[in-house]
Amino acid sequence: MEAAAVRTTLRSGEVLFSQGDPGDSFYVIEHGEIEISVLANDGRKLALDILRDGEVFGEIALFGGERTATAAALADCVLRQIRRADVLATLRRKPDLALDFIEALCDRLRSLSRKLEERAFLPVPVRLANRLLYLDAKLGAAGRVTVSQADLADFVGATREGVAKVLAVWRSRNWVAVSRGSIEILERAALERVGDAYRK
Amino acid sequence: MEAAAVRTTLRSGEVLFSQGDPGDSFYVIEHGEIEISVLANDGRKLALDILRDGEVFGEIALFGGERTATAAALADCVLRQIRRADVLATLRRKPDLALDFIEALCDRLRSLSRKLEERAFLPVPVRLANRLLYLDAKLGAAGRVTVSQADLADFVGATREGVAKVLAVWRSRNWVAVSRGSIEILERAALERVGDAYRK
DNA sequence: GCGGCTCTGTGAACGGGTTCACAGACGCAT
DNA sequence: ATGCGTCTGTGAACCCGTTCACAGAGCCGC
Repeated sequence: MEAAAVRTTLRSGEVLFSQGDPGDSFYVIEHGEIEISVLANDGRKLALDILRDGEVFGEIALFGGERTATAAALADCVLRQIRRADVLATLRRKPDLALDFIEALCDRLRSLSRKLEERAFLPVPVRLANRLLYLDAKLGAAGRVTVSQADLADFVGATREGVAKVLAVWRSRNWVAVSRGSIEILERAALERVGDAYRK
Repeated sequence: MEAAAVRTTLRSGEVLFSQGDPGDSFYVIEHGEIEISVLANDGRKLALDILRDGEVFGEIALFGGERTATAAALADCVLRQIRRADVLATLRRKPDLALDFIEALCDRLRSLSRKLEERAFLPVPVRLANRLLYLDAKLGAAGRVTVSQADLADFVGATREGVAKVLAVWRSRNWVAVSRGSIEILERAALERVGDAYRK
């Protein structure tokens, strides 16, 4: 689709761009895993999403602005980078593509809006339940979410200890099984109930 | 620009659309004042923005989705409503317009992202300082922000009492003057310092 | 000018969640 | 097997902000 794409690679742990950078291109993940997050200046982190093969990111800064988030590789990655000028030219030529692009932006808006809402209104256990289910569906390893509690905490917007305590309760009810580096969902329905608790 | 716009009016207090509604059009404010907010099912409210003459809203739901927020009139309004089909047709015909549209969406994304970040990392006084300065600049009545403390609290994401207590401190330092229904900014620099406190 | 409204001010109690401080537990490298 | 680093578990202290409960204060209509 885009012949102008440049292939770039990234080692696990490397930061592709940081919040505040100028940024004039967006990326398609050919293979790998990228974490999108925002950082407080004291080092706290809020993870927004984890993206995998086939997903795109970095579009927000395309139209004259700074990067609003930080993108880092969770695993070795092969990316295709597409520069602003190429994107603009293509969108101008292909209105249908522009509409797709708009739709993608609207999806982003929706998910961000939902995150803000959850953050504003829902307590930690509810957010944790939602995020666990989301990660399970997305990283799809059938009921097993492979992520450390520390990373999970960043994703939920809480502390590692706080997450551990909620998981301790759930474990005691046999809703989840916890092991080093991963969490297994045993009672999906129970977590869904918790996640829905506040959503009427 | 858009001959397909339909003029509609709205009385102060009326709700134009609610979060979750299907929604297939967006709006331009010809005259009036609209508040965009998200609601928790227990009635709590987080106000996202207050829009005035010339501003547009409601674009997110244009591409097959529910409204992500609620729009209510803070004053009598005259709006122009533009339906999905007309928007799509126009964007398809005028690529440059599509690019403008994309840019507008990116701006929204930026401001939402900033809100999430503030909410996640910054304490109430900092958010209050930022919001006061924002409202002052936007509703531009030269140093006087005309809004009740209850509404301000919704906007900051805090309680009425919490806001009152912070204002009490600022008043004692002569940074602001508080009166029924409005707040006057006396020491803008001091508030800017508070607002920047955590932004490095 | 007198009820009745809404808006503001403030203190006390409470609580969700964090911070702090360790104590295991697991896994990899040598 | 021995260590060492990272991940997990948990209790205690603490704190920001909310909730609760009132007490003024400004404003409007009658």
